[in-house]
Amino acid sequence: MAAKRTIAHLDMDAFYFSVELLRRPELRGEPVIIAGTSPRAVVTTASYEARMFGIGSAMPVFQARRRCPQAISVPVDMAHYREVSGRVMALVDELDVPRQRVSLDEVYLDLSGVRDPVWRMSTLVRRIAEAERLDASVGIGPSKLVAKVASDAEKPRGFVVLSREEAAKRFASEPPTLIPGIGGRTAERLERIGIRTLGELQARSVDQLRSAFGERHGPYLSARARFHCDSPVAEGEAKSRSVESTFDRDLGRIIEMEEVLAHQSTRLSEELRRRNLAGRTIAIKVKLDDFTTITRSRTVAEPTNDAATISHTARALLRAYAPPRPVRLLGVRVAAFAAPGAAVSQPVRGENLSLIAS
DNA sequence: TCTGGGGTCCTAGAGCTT
DNA sequence: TCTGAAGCTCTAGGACCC
Repeated sequence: MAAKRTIAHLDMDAFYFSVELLRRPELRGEPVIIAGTSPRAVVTTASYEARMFGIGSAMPVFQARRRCPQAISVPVDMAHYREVSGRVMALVDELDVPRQRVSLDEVYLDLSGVRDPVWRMSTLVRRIAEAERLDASVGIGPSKLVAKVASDAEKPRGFVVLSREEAAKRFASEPPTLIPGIGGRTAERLERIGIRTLGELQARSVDQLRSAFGERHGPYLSARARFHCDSPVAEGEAKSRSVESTFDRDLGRIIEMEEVLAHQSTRLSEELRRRNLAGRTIAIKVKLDDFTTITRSRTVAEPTNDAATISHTARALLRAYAPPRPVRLLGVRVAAFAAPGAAVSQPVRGENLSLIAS
């Protein structure tokens, strides 16, 4: 029989904003948006006061400004947030249990077999508050899914412990989007077949969901709604690296676009070399002015992190595509990592195709 | 003023090899 | 030598997350 799992999810409360408050206490009580400075920037996070105006993450800054002209803008300072996050994670590491860092402000811990996990987590939260003057919420359950939803349930400074059955019952009246992995598109499709809550999703048979959502997605939705989840707490290795940028004004000339790709390839190459990574698949991303997004990729015979190779391939992919409209975003990605210089024995089909394409 | 950046995972179709 | 099936890889796009 499998050992009982105990998983905790630690989620820092309004992390970026709380970090900013520590160095700018005068922002307390004010509507604040933390966002980039370009004309096309979006809101990274907003204070609770700004959220009362309907401002939320990922909203275009110009729209946020329209909703709340008096909002104070604070530029994003990722380097600083990263530094503070590093200190918080060092405290997490002192627990000496398997952990999976999800982002700067979230981490899962596997406390299976650990004596008194509730006490261990409340002690951790207290230590973070004492050392960094930052609050966090915690969820504890038998899986990452239960822990994650539990940590969100009573924010800020929440501390929720639930079994799978308790979670399924407690959140039955909530919308399906409460579950990580069920987003807006899936929620729309669920609504079309009369499912508006997790309880209604739980009530549907796997077969019904399979016929509506397919062989894999149907059973996945059924299991998630019932809070079944067995994914392990483990730090995954990176699968890809990319660099992309949205322009202040759309680009129309291919030569300008190629310059951008060359510059991005250099940046990406430096990043890959720093991390000792090399990949065989090189891809570009192009977003047109009508928001159509396309990707084009080519797999080369040997893993590479060479700027010239990445740049040459990316520019060839762009020329083969020949954007039919002005371009607002360009990006380069390298994936399918392997040891640098590790040749692949078979010729690659994509390579041949690309010669035709370019 | 019209909607970021950096990722992961899944699906489906096409082509190649065995 | 031809053919079909199965399995794999690659490509492209979509959904989702923080």
